[in-house]
Amino acid sequence: MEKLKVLFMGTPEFAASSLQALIDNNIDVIGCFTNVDKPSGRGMKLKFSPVKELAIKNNIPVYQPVKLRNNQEVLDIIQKLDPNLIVVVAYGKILPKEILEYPKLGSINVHGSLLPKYRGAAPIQWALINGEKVTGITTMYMDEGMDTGDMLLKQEVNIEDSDDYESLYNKLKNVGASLLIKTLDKISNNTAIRIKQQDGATIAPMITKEMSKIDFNKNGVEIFNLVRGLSPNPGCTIQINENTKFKIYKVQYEKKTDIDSIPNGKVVDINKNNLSIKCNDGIIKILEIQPPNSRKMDVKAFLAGNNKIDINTKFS
RNA sequence: CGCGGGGUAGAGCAGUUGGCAGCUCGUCGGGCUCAUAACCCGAAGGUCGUAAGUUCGAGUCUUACCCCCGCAA
Repeated sequence: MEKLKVLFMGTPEFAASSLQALIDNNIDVIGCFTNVDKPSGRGMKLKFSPVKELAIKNNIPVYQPVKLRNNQEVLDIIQKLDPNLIVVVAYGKILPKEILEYPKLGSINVHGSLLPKYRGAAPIQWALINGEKVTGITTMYMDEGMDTGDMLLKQEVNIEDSDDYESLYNKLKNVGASLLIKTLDKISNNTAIRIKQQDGATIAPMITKEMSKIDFNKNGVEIFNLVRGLSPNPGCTIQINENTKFKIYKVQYEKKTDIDSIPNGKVVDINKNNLSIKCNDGIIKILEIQPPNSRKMDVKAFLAGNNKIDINTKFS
């Protein structure tokens, strides 16, 4: 049984959960790479990443190289730390071959999908957007491709209708952390098995802003899934005009065939506790909404003071 | 000093030229109904973000500060 000396690389909360698991399991984390501090939040103040916060709290040295490729300094750091395993979780950078191949036991990654499906940046969101019923976590050895390396362990996670990006993210980050520990056990026991990725790969590209606008010409189920996949971040939008956009965080849909004469995007029903909008094959009921310059609220609260939307409103 | 919006009853909002503090919902009490997320009558609930200034008079105008939100990442 080989004692692990882990160099951890990761940035957001998803990665911090895995790092926390390493710490809780007394695994020797000799250093942390995390993405450079970026201005964020109101006022564009520099903010530490969740991984950086956690590493500092646990006296783990933090490194934040701007670029990894052809960077001798980074190689020097890695040689000095001399890890026998690199663990990467949502780091935000592509690692060059010379880094991946440095540790004797290899470099492994925790990915938020059942590979080879949903390779890439936004597997959790796309699983929801596509209406999957099951997704999961895959741990794998990394190679130079994007999420193409040999797989180690997989664990399925069911997607409920009530799940949105936030809830599924939280489920997966916990599963990811525990599956990482199981994977490390196997690696240190030398019982890890490499599984080649089969055919059927799909890509989950980054979420862009254009995607967030709801198209009422689509079917209810598609809109429902898009809202779930993008909620609460970045959120979906509906708009009356350029200046009046509403963010939508939660909807229901209902198939209806007897209202085809109503144009898509038009309000079908509005009263003190319901707001329904026509979509291609039925209606979308808005449940959580955020008016311009206001906060997210329950649709009932919104409708109590609403003076922007009425029965004649049509969303573009 | 990155850009912008906002703070008024428990919630969501309106408040015109500076002139009695309002609306919808909720809450509480009563009524009506076979029945309700329905309807009718009534009541409670406010330091208008904080402080200073202008004014006979400030929710409203001026200044400073606090807090919240969007963009952006």
